[in-house]
Amino acid sequence: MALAGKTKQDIVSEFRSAEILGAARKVFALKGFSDATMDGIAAAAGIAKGTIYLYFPTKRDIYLAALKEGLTELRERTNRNMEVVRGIRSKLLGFIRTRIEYAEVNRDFIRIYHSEFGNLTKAPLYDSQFQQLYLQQAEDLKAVLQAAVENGEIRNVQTEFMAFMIYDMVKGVMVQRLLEWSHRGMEEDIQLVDDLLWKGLAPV
Amino acid sequence: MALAGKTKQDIVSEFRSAEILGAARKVFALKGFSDATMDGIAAAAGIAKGTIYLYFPTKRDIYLAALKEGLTELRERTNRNMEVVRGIRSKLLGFIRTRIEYAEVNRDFIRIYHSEFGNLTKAPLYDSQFQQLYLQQAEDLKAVLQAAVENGEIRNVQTEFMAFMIYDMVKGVMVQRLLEWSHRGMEEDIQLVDDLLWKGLAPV
Amino acid sequence: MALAGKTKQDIVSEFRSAEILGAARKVFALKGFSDATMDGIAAAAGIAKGTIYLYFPTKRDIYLAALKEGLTELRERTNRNMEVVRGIRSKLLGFIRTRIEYAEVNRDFIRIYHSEFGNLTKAPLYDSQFQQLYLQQAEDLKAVLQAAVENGEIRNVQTEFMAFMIYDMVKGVMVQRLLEWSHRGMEEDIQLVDDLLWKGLAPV
Amino acid sequence: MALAGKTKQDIVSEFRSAEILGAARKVFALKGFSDATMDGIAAAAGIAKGTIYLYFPTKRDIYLAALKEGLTELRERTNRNMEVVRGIRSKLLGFIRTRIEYAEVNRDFIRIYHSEFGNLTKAPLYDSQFQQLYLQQAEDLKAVLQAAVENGEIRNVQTEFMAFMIYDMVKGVMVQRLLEWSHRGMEEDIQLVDDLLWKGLAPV
DNA sequence: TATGAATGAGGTTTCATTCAT
DNA sequence: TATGAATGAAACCTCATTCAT
Repeated sequence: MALAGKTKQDIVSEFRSAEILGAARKVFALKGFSDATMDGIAAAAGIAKGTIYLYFPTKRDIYLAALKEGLTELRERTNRNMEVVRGIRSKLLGFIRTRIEYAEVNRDFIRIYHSEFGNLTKAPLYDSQFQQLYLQQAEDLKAVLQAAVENGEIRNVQTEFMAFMIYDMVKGVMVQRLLEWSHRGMEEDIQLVDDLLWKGLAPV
Repeated sequence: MALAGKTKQDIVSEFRSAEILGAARKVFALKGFSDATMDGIAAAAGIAKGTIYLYFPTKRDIYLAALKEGLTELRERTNRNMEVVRGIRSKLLGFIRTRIEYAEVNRDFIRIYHSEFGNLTKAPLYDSQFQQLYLQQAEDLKAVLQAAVENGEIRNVQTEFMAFMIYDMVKGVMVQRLLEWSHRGMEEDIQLVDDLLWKGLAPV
Repeated sequence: MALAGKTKQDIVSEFRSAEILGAARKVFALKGFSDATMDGIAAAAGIAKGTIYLYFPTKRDIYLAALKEGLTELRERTNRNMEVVRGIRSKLLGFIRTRIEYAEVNRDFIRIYHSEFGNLTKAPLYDSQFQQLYLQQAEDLKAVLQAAVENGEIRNVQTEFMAFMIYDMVKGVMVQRLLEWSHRGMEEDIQLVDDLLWKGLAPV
Repeated sequence: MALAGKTKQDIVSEFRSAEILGAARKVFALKGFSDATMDGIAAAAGIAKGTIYLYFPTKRDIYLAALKEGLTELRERTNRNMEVVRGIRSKLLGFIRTRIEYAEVNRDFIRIYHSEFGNLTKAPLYDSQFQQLYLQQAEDLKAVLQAAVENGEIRNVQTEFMAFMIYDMVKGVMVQRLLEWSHRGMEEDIQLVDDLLWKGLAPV
């Protein structure tokens, strides 16, 4: 359907957009939003600076587009991988693994993503729309936990709080790995999160 | 006469520095490093722009000074509060509570702190000195955990990994509260972290 | 098509460079390096300030470019005019005339040139590259004198010293004329230098 | 007389002025007018910046005072040494030697002096008063030459022009020596000027 | 559609001068 | 008289955005 409606123009246009977004991701990941320049993005994309403005009205829009694109993909992939398995433990493992694996491959996006959402400045680049995207991920996880509480798979925890904690732990691992602070394999890191989550610290 | 060897000049000078740092903290928290302007900081401090340069050589230096000051205080306070109690559970509770309480009062600093250390851009403002300060906090916590493993207070976990996870969970709570996403009381949030940490998700 | 391998772009670009250099020369001649402003140069060139930076990276570079351009032209012209005539007296007259005539027409450049090379401050704007350009002019003249000594056209003088003296005398005339301190015609000034040079002060 | 009229205040005040002027001379010689800072001068003088303003109203005034002081001394000394000898050749030798010797000892002043009077910028720091001081030196010399023409000691030259040329040649030697471009002794340089002046280049 | 030269607002930093002590 | 902290007017330079080609 959607495909049929696309003219050749549209396809070329989408290709350009993607090209720019890819270049922008690299540059933003390297320099951060403020220190990235349109010249730098144009150079990375191999096009002229003016051309960028045919596809994105402002620098901020490129940034947001890059952010939203990755964010949407990550969220969809995460949810899909939670849906295809049964049992809360498997679902949570899906959550953890999907995200850590994604970060391994999409390092540029992850840098931007975590910089942006770690940005607690009162004037964030993302408007409330992006706060929503962020919160939704916790919401999705909360729903899964809520169901598990209801059928007794896990003890009766504050699911909203727990969703954030799991989200933050996984994020922490993603960052550690990105900065190459983790000397462990990816699989081991995944297991360690799962382990802490189910057993806590208590002995025996 | 002059207390602790400080002349009146020194005292005035320190006062000014603190004044500027306070104003800078507000502005950086509101705008982030790049969007903060020296004009803005001067206005917030109620002094002329040139005056700032009598106390700090560059904008970056103000930023780093503000960061380091808070960071040092937070770390010292955290460690002190872990040291004065016995037993790993009390120590971890000390860690959690100290930081969450600190964040409640020092909101401007916490905004800067988490923005800066969430900044995964390849060109961070802080040099490796600041990476160290960051890692040290996890190191401190790891040492406490290591001791607890050795005397059987907790099960034999990967202490380094665990230190990061606890650090990240607490950080997550700090951020939630800062953004007013948490509808719970501070004490409840503290208990929830402690609870997750010791019991995990498993039922019974 | 494109003459001498130059694209239309190149030509426009060179035109702009020349335009800026011309304006800069005026402003530097009027104000000196330090008191000249980029705003002033831009205004004189009839372009926006930012445009200048597309052609020259710093204010200093404009200055050096203006200096080097004129210097190179003056040196080449001087040497050419010494080469095309025979006999040391004609050659020296060529040296004198070329430079005094050049100064008559290129007043802005001469102001900059003599200010710069009269600048004995320990931190000159020109690096050793420019000391070289300066010394080369004396060297060129010295070589001509040396040849004349060797074939007996002039008495056996210290040619290096003499080169500097001639250079300085001519420079003195250029400056006098620039400041309109000379009430004589150009040709008369030229002859007076030639006269002093060959006869000295001695009577008879 | 003058002495008797001076209070102790006056003496202290003059002492301070001289101190500042000495420091200023060093700094101006090193950095040039624009790059010299009041802070730098104060530091070199070992006093507080504000104190300078008790003795000189502006930076420019310090510069002019330093210039005028040296200039006056140089002129007086030059004229005195021309007056105490008989015969134009001795007088000219006196002119040459006095100035070259002075330059040897007062390097800082000479740097400033020649930078300033080499400065052909339309907005010189010195007002016409300083143009006068400059021209007077040539006038003094011209008068001496004029007398020599009249009594037949030298041939009938354009004395005004000649005065400038001698002035410029000596200046050239001063500069060469200051920049350590001359590998000759001072006495030899003096003789070379005298030699050129009297014999010119002509052989025999 | 694509280009890249041109723009000019805005940012950081310097420094002569002032002024309260 | 002496101080040096405070001031604020400029200055240089950057870069997102526009626009003529």
